[in-house]
Amino acid sequence: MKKRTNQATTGNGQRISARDRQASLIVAAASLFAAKGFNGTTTKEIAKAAGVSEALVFKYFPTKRTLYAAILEEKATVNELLEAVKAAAKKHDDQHVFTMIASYRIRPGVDSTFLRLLLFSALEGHELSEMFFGKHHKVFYDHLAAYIRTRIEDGAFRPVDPLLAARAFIGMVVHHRLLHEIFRVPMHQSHEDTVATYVDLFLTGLIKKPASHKTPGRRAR
Amino acid sequence: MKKRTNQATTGNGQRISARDRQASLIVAAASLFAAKGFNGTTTKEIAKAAGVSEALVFKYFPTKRTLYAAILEEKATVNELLEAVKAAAKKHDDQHVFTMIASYRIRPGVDSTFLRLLLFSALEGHELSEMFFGKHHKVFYDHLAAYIRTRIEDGAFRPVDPLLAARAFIGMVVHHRLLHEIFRVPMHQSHEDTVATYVDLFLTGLIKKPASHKTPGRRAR
DNA sequence: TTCAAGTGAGTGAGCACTTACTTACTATGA
DNA sequence: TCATAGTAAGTAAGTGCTCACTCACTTGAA
Repeated sequence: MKKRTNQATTGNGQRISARDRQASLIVAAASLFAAKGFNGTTTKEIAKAAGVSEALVFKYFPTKRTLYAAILEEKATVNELLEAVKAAAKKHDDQHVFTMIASYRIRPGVDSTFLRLLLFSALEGHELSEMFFGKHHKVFYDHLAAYIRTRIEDGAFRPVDPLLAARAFIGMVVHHRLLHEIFRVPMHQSHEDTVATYVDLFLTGLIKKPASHKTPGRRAR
Repeated sequence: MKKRTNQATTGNGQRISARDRQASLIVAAASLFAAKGFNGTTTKEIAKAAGVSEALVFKYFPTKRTLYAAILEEKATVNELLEAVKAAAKKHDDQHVFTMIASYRIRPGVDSTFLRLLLFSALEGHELSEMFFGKHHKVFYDHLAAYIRTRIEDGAFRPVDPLLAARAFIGMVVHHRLLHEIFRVPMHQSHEDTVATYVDLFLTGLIKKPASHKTPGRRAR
């Protein structure tokens, strides 16, 4: 008496193209992997979140790892910011360059899954983790370091290791996101104030310069 | 004919006190949890690493989570640095205070498992994660912020949000450890040089102050 | 009629955890 | 000085369940 009913029973299990189905699986799986990590996520959950049977997941991705790899590959593309930074860098507008990078990096929630995936993949030691991180490293760290280098050559910045300086600045803002999004530390300042403070601190330092005209480069101690 | 041989067969499975066994289980499990996360580690592995049977693990810790919680609880004690920082803070030696914190935070490998446990527990959303992070937050961030506040009141530092400034500095050095230990980014500078650069950048800023006596507080536009 | 899209019902392996047992140490009374 | 009972430390061999993954099948559109 019982008849196989197939997807007719499940309202959302429409027949769609392989390409679209693959994309929807990636979307559903990405947020689960970001929330609970690779080991903490089951293929059953993924299938349920995507509104399909578990068997279909394996039709498109032969293993769970393949699906995970596809997500990392897809998420590892950041171009939006690059052009904007380049444009600002041409004008040698330090405040603007650093503020832009900090804003992009601090703004919470925008792609919270991204940060979590990045950390999870590195911690869990996934093989594609290096590629995943490497692409972002290139965009953010290397370009900022290049900018700092030219400004040092201009004589506008002090002669420091450009890559280390870039890491220091990105460290401030990445760490801020980490505190907020991963460790759930409540933040009392507005997003704009935080960015402004970090940029200001990084560019001009913490030590108060004497208001008078003597020994402008003095250090504490 | 076959006789139950018990731990006499396994050379390392000596009979030791409950207290010591509990401690050795915590040590063995901590490095496994740090390496592969809670979900990635099996109780069988833990037992093997500790040189005991799987059943014994459950004699001391009723569940896998209990064992994990015991590890977080035990690792959440950091006092060594606190007194040293307080002493240096009394002398108002800025370089020294910041260098000490940076050295402690950057030095790689010393307690690499700790950083990984901290991240894993936060990412995987373990309930004790907040307590775990909270204790360190108090030691590092709050004390550094308090120091910065007094130095601002002294007139030595510029008037910035002390907690935000503390986060900015710790962000630099934590991020550096993250890059090195989690993302395996090769570092070309020595540990001392890196610390010195970060402290210098944070205290005096990136922008070159004019060597002459005019407009000492100038900023790049 | 063909074929890709889709599924229910498995399957063996591995998981956290339990049970029923053995062994070694130690305190005590004769 | 011992036999021995009590007990804590320890284990082999499960148990039921969930996991990633498979198989045999159905459905709907061109």
